[in-house]
Amino acid sequence: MSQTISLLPVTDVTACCSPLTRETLTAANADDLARSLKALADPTRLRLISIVAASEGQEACACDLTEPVGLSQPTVSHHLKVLVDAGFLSRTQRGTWAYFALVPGALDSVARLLVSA
Amino acid sequence: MSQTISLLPVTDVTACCSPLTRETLTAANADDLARSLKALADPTRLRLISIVAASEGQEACACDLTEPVGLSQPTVSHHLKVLVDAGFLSRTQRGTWAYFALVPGALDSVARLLVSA
DNA sequence: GCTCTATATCGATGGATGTCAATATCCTCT
DNA sequence: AGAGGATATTGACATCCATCGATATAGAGC
Repeated sequence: MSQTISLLPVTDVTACCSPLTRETLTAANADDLARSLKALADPTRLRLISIVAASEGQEACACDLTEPVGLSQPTVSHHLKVLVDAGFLSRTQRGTWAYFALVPGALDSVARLLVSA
Repeated sequence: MSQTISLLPVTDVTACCSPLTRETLTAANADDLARSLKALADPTRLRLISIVAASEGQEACACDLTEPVGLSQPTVSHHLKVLVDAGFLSRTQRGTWAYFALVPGALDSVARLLVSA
């Protein structure tokens, strides 16, 4: 299951195929990997991940993420959603606040696809 | 030198900073890394890298790259230029033909920035 | 229930990007 | 020099995307 759905947790993408440099990527695999990389390929989203990663328990409240990146609240909310949809962050609601945490291994698994060894 | 120029070989980007999850990225570092990832975040470019990597000596002629990806010659030429400018591929002219090769360590160094360990 | 605060969604907008056809450039060979 | 083939560049176009202000939703506490 879960092969041609367009919404693609990173863990599924990375389970699919050998590293980029080992054998030729199929069009479908290239599409999936590109989608994961696209989610990362934005300076604001990289900073958000970086801030979350540096926080206690690799988890941060959305309320603490808007100010450091210097963008509007809707924009930050949008970026967080992109990262959650891509499988890099998880979202937990606690009371009024939303907490975002690193999904363990998500970054590593996409990194593993890029590496040659 | 070479800190605020906008054209950014990957090797410079990756020399700059510790992994994404170790400490908070500055806006400038996030920008550089995002630019490298953007160059990778396209299915056609991933396939081109993959094909080059699977070729003899990790090098391929442009003439052999147009057909497999199924796009027009100008489009493929454009994608190759993006990858060369980003530092993932190198270009060598031999006679009428242009050969593209993997830049050793380029993919690895960007992967290393994503990984936590 | 009402208010206040936190977060998400909507709609619009400007800028970036992938693609192609047409054309230019460059190299080789006769 | 001229012709032919390989690659790059140009210009146009459609689509995607980051961003914002305005608004909706949802939870907490009175």
